[in-house]
Amino acid sequence: MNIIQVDRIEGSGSGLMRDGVYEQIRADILSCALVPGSAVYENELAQRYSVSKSPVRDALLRLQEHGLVEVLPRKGYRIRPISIADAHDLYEMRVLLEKASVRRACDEASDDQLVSLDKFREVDDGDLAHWVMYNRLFHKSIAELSGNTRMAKITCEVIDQFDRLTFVGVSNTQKISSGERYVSEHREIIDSLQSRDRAKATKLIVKHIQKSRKRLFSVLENPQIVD
Amino acid sequence: MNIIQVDRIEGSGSGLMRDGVYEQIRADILSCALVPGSAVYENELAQRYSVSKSPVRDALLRLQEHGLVEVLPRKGYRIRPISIADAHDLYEMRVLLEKASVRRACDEASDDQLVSLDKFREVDDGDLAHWVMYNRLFHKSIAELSGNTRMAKITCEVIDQFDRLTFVGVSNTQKISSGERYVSEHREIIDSLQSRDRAKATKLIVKHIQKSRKRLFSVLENPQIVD
DNA sequence: TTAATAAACTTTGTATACATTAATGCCAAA
DNA sequence: TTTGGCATTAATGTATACAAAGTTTATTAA
Repeated sequence: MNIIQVDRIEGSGSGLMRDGVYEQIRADILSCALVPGSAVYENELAQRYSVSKSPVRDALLRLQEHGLVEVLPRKGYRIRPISIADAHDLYEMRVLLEKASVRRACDEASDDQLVSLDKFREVDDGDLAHWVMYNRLFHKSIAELSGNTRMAKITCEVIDQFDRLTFVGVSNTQKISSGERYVSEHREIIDSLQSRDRAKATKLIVKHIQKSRKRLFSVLENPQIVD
Repeated sequence: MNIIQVDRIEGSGSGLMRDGVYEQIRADILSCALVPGSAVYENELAQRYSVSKSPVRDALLRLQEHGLVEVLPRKGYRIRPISIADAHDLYEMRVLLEKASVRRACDEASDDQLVSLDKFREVDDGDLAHWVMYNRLFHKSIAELSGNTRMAKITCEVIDQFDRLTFVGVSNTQKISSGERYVSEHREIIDSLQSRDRAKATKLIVKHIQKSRKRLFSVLENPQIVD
């Protein structure tokens, strides 16, 4: 890995370096800036973020718990690779969890909470990162509307890990081009949630996820597509 | 907290102290030996396990990621308390995840795997710890038969955190006494799984979990019951 | 007596030193 | 040429030292 000296991490929200380092490494893994399967070393990362090895170690150990990093005792660390099998598993979990979240949101969320989804009806044109962020936030918001803390947390984690899949599988132009279609699906989901039509909302979210699944796998099975 | 010097931790499976410490603290949290809401300090735990603070820190940071420990920066650590709301959330997640696991196990598990459940048809009489272990293992085995790695992992984590609820809510004698009834329910679930009767198996597992839910909450709402 | 301030104490956060272990390469012997 | 073993190198694992921050206690002034 090339050692890239980035801006010195100043401690994120908590004022602790280790949290800043953790967030940064995590973001780099999810965006595949740290490529799946690659080896990383404490020293490298410590230099890259201009800190000692302690906060880096702390971050790597924590990331291990989320399955984003593998610790190879006394050898080093590896960014956890993702397989096709992983992708299938993840999609199944997404359907399961988001379906349950939508159902609960229909039944339990307050009117105000449902109205707050309106901000996802439109998305400014922007770069890829912007769109990915918008999409992630929309799905996470629904998870949080479920009102079940644990469900929200687990669902958000699955959603985050998901972006990694998108990055490995799909080229940028493809993602951008299909953005508008997805927003219109989001609008339909918001409509059905706000009218508390549970059956329709769950049907739509499942269809929405299945569609993105089909698209991803059609790309994964056609590996000739690269940037 | 009293400092209890236990046997020196020798590094668990991996040969690393921090993994031994991690497992030990985790077990102590799940069994409520470290009581929910109580404060713990690096020094105490380091003495207790006869190691320096480093492996203790590593363990606590990792446990934080699973929501078992709260880190209060520069103040200390707190064993995460569990509320009634938590209990409700956890039960809902259990139903969702175990139901999905059973469904998948019916469809995807091999005959050999389903036969391997036979070992849960009986349980030796024994102490409480023995029975809790048996019960946990049964439910985890089903989760693993789902064949979805991520589903299995998340389900197992929910099941583990669950035992903490049992320990706070229910007195020992109660648990022991109702053990045999639960084993017979397990047998019914095994029967339906082995005959790949998906509808019946999912119905039974849901009923099984709901029943234990009712029992727990009836106890939680009658706080006069103590050892 | 009360409130404000300072000082002592406790606790973690970060950095670093050293021990331990795994991998590598080199050299010699079969 | 190949193989075995020793030495070297490189990496983490553990322990410890010190800094930073928060809490409590004591003291002093109003």
